[in-house]
Amino acid sequence: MAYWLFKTEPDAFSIDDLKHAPNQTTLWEGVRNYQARNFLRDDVKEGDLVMIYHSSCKNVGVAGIAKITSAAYPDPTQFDLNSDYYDPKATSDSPRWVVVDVTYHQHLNKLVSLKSIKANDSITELALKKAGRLSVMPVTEHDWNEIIKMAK
DNA sequence: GCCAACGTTGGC
DNA sequence: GCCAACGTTGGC
Repeated sequence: MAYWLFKTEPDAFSIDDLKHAPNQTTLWEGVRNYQARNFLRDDVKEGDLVMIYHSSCKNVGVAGIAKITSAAYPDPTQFDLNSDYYDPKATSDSPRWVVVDVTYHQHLNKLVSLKSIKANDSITELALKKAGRLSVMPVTEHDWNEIIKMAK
């Protein structure tokens, strides 16, 4: 089982929205970055755990945990003319973008802020620390456990 | 709202 | 394939 971190803007979709979604599950749609897409397509597997990270908001940081409940399949929004995520270059024969299903697991007791993650010298691998705009990134077991510890 | 970092596009 | 211009992300 692997660990991941997914970014989301809570004004658009938050950990609370996930908790209250039908079956507490959603398609993680709208990833339009190739590096992030490749992780989703090739490496994210059913049963993996995901930290839900809130970006571009008042309290930036890791807010909760979710579980992957399906491996990648084509993102339906790439074919939807009415969607912001519509991609004219994507066809059903050769879809470009994928989604995975994500199911709510739990909120952290408290939000682990980006600031505190940056200040924690034992977290060394996390891509978040090196300023990336990556919206899907792997988390090592060590860094995962460290962030869980910080939420206590 | 600003702006730095970085990804994408397109001309050559 | 290079690289300048441009667009987007995301912290502050």
